Amino acid sequence: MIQINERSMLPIYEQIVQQMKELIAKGVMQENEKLPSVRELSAQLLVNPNTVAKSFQELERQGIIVTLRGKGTFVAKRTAAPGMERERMDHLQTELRRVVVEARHLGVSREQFIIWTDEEWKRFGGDADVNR
Amino acid sequence: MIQINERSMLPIYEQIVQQMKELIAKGVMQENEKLPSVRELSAQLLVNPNTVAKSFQELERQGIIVTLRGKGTFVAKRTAAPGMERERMDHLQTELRRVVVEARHLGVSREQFIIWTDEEWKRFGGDADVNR
Amino acid sequence: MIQINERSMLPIYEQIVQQMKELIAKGVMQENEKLPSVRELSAQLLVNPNTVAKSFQELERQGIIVTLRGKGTFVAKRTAAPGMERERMDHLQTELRRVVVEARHLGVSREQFIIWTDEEWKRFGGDADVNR
Amino acid sequence: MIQINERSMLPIYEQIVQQMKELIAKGVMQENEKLPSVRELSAQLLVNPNTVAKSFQELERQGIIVTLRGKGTFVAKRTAAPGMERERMDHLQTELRRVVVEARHLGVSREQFIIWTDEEWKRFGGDADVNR
DNA sequence: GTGGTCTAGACCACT
DNA sequence: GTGGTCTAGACCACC
Repeated sequence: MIQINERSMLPIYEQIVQQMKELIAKGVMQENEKLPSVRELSAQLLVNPNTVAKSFQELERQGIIVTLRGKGTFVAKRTAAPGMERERMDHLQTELRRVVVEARHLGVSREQFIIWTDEEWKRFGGDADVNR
Repeated sequence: MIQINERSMLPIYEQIVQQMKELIAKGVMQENEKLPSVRELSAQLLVNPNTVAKSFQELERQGIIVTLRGKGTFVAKRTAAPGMERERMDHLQTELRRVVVEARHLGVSREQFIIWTDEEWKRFGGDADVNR
Repeated sequence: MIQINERSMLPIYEQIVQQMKELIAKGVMQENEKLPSVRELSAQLLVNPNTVAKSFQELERQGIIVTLRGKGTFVAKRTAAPGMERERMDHLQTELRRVVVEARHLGVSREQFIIWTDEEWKRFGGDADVNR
Repeated sequence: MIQINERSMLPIYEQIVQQMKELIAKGVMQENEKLPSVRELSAQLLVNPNTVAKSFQELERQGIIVTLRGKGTFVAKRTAAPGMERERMDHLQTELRRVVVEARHLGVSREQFIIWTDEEWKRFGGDADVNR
């Protein structure tokens, strides 16, 4: 379910983080569902186990998954790390600005941009997650 | 006019590229306007000249600026590098997706997201660039 | 300045984190001072560079140090990560409780415990850091 | 009476050890009192019996409890394992230092720290255990 | 079985 | 020169 692009400038472990978050946002992975083990996933992606492990640790740090010692790793209940949120919110806005600037440079109209945004929004399960 | 954050995870040269593009998008820098020289800018930003040079090369690669030997560097007329556009357009959509995923994970509503988008859009000069 | 105990149950990278924090708390390392490079320190401690790197990343995550790309890593200005604090404060209290419980089990008197606390407190520079 | 946090970085068996010690320090469990059996406790905590067994072994190693073959496990008379004490005393001081360092980094004042210490001290039954 | 840690050694981007 | 990433393969504690 995850595609690795070896030639991307994003580190592999970040690609895994990214796509795992997408899978969870889309609802492909549900709360409390077990993720594939580090070894499994590394074999499947043809990637070193350490690299997958690093991704999992990063996802855990972000509160997206939890690891239960000796049992495996699971999709976390969405409870939102209390303090982290503000920081990540700021980060989000900075990234949004970058994307908007890029769009302007490419001559994308505001209307087109909103359409694209909606398309992406819908890819991730309509109106889930909104209620919190 | 450019602010460098030494401890950002974005390379310094990318920060320069990014902000230069913002300045042009905002219209602070106009077509055919001359940019400061590498030496000037590096002195001003307290950054290694190599780093500034790298930014200019990247901006040129993207068709945003042009360097005229012996004369200096100038803001390019738009449509300078038609071939690049497809690539950058794809890149834009990828980044947009990432931002949307992040927003969903943080529980941002579609409405809020659109509002933010509009705010950013307005920061860069209303309806310029739309007609092409 | 750092002592590694290979036989400790604390991971090596945690020992480095721990002791680096002590050095900074004691004032041996000052704000903005440059840390030894990953390679240097790894050679000195007879430890793999990856292990030292992991320590540095953890220290950065905690806001204790900052890394400047291509320049090195430096002791951070103490500005206290905004959101993290509450979490770490709770963690601190939990650890304090554990230590107190252990002391009670060993029959240490309250007075003795306070004396030890004061000794440790003095080891780290008397009254520095208190004003914030 | 014992709470297990599956996702703590402390091993589950250590959590049991820790909390059992707290119960004894608080006087909830008295000298010579019988502990629940491994099977009982494991069923109650929804934890693997092996894990509970490991906790009991550790508590016995520390001289906190004793197992009498065929009879069960009991809270030991204090001073059961005199040789262990030096080791645990050193460990205690190391941990105390860690906590103090952490407190300094978080900008906690000496006074506040003492107050917290007293609070924890009082949680565990005033002045018991002092006389020995 | 699980994830966590460590080593050895390589390559890369950034300054 | 710096730190960041990745691979290969090993060992360990925990469940």
